[in-house]
Amino acid sequence: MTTGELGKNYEPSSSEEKWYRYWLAGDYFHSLDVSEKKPFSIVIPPPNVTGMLHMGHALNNALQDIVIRFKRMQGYNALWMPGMDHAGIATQNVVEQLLAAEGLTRHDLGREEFIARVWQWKDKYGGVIINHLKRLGASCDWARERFTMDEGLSRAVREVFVRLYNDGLIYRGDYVVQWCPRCHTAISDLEVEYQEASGYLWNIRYPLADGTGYVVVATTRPETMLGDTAVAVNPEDGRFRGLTGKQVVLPLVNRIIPIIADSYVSADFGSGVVKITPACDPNDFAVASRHGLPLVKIMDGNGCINENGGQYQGQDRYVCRDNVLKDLEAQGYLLGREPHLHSKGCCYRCKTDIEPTVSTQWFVRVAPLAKEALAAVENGKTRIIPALWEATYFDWLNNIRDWCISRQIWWGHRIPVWYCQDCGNTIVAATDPADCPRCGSAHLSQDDDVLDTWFSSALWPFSTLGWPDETEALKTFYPTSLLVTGFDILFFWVARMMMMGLYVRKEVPFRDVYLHALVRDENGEKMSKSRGNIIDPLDMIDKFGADAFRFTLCAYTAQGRDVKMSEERIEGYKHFVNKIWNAAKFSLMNLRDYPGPVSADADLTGDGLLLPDRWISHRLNQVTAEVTRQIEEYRFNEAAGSLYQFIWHEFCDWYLELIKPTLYGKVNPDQRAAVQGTLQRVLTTILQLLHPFMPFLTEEIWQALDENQDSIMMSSYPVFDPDRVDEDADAKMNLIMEVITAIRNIRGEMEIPPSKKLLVSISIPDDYSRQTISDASQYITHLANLEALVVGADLAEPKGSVSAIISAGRVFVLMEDSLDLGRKMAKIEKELAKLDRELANSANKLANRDFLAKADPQVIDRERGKNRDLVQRRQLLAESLARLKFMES
RNA sequence: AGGCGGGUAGCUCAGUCGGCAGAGCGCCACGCUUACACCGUGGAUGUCACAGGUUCAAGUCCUGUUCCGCCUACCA
Repeated sequence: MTTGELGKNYEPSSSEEKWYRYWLAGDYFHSLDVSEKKPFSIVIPPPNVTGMLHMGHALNNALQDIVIRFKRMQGYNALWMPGMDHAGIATQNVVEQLLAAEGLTRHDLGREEFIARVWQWKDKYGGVIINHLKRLGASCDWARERFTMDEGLSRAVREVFVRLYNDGLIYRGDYVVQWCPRCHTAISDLEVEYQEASGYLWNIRYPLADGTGYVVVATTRPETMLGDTAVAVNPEDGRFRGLTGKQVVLPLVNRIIPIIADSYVSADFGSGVVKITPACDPNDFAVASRHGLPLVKIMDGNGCINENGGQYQGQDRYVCRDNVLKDLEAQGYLLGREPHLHSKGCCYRCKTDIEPTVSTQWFVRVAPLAKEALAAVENGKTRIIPALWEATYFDWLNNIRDWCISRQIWWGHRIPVWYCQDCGNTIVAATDPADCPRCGSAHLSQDDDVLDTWFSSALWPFSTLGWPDETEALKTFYPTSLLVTGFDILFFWVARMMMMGLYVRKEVPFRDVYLHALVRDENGEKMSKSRGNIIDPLDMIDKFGADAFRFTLCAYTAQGRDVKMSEERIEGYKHFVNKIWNAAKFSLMNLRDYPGPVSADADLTGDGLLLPDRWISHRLNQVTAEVTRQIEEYRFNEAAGSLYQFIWHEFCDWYLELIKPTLYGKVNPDQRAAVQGTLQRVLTTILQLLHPFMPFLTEEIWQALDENQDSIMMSSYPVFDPDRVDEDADAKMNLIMEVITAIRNIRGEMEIPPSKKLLVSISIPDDYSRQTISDASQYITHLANLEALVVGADLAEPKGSVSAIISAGRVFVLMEDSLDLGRKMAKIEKELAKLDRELANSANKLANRDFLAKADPQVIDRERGKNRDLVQRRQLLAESLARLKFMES
């Protein structure tokens, strides 16, 4: 029984707040560790604790919420695991900036005090993004919320580290790594962003030590010459035959260094002679180890020249470059420069130029892990959607390099390694050791470094479920069902979760990975602070409501395509929200006195129903199947499109208009209750279909339909029912809609005002079609606004009428006022010309022997039918034209 | 350098099996018809980037060209 009433306009803000609180109070988002229901699980890509909701988050989480609400309604024990990432460098930067405002550095506080300050900051300001997610409607299982620095997750991190170490998959050593002089830490190769930069290639003369001449070295980074320990040529390069084995004097430094031959050098670039600076370049480092060259480190952690740089000590790298160039020029070593485009590495956090530097770091040996991760996708244990990303995934894992996991910062998981101060023993342990197992000394010091934030993120799918304990949740929800994330973190996160999941659990972390695109501005530009083109999701929610906003994101998310977002588009879908609201309001007004179905299955039997009811039920059933399939295939934009098309154009434009006379009791008051039954059921089903996309609006209307009901979330997602397929009703309604459209078309073309009632006759030779139209005369009269309708098998075209051709026959509209003959004739002539083109085309096909011999018989039949239809249409049109011409003369 | 994606109506884009080229927005005309003007009805609009090929038939498959975007790797 319907009790509610809807206000004039939907008020998103009050509705959203009300229902979100209602859902939380009712614990509707909670999933069970143990349940008879089938499990379905998603782990959230944990946003940074420092984060604010941006468009990327909004899209990402809207999609997850759609899937999880859908699955929950389908009866799954659906878990959406929420949480946040401690975001090592990002968070440390934030707190350091606050300290800087007080004139302090982290070193003033000391490690312990500093970490305490970070926790304080986290408790006070961190995690506002969780509230933002709630504004969006995210139905996460908040009781399970985790943080990567939680005690439990930290235990998981240590445990995995120790296992990897014991399996020989973690090692420590001196290598050239990507160093950020501002963040003061090493970062991984992935964390370097490359930008095109224009610079110079400088040619420098290096004199031979025996005084017999010189070689010319080309470099983009002249300042690093202070650390040169050789120069190299390609062994095949004829120009330098005989030079290999000789020595050169390093200008400014006066160090004697050898000329070596290595195939790494390409003869056709620059001068063909390369300076080798092992401490500053990974390639040079490799050359140096092949040739047993010494290594001279010339840079300190700040990107300044150290004591090995002699007179340049203490200078910033770029200051030093200028000075080195000046000195080279003054001493006659600089031969010139040419403009040179190269890509420059920057820190992805702070955009400072990266300084590749040799240092002692921890690495994960990833090749064996990558092999498993590769195989799991190859054999389909995990699906990547859209599949085109598989190639990228394979390519990266096939060429993967070891992962530098140590960071020289304080905020993060400290590496669980201790060094014995007395015997030098290295202890790797999951729990803090009390003393050295070798010598018993209690003088242990823990490694100063922390782990890359992505190390803990890589464990997220199982660490959040309680691992290393074998919890019920872990058993129930791992492997998770689906991961939804942006393609930009495919390597950072997805690939690493695959590796760690397979290593630790011997099972993939998720079955499906859906990679969505980037949200850009309306011009397709990346949103960024510097461009000033950021659209704040919270502003959009305030302005248009969370539902309209979510639906917009969803509607524009075609697989593999970026989303171009603009306020205008969201506003467009706000109109859709308004349309639904009004359709619901109208329905409720007309359902208030609905006595309920006469019998339990009354609304299931087609027999007692009017044609529009049968048709809308049929269409609703089809759309249910469509939308279900589209969500299951992650075709979110298509699901949104199907719902939009059905609700607006079929339910509102046709069905609601068709039933008005019946509802108003103008035709047959007895049929009102039957129509009410269908209306109620269709509206209810629409709300359920729509709920995952528009959770707030649908709950608001749902509760208004019956305020004693439980949340719409607790109802079952609609299911396609083969018994409801009603092709007969569909065919009949199509015929009727064609007639109505034809009459409206004439009205429009002839500029007859909508209020003018028309006299119409329809001639249909075929019995079935004629009967259909004749039975539907009340609908046609109403929707086309007719005075009178005559239906016959072979009616002649009345004088002074305008005709339209429909598939089943002809429609005549009597013109009472003087007919604009010229306008009508021009229209017919234009139509005839078009028809002739189509006819010629079709006749050609049917005259083509090859077509008749080779085409699918069904296609030939269709072509023949089309041809017959065209011939008939053409004839009728020609007749009409002749008649008009006669009238004119 | 290699890889991937894209080029379809004025704009933003769908188009899954090769078989009549579509939607939304915008635009034009008419209309405040008792859910909705955040609306209704009707209408106009195409060299499917270019060239070639396969096919009875190509927006769709193949080859090449071109422009745009992205990713990966970097030769100093």
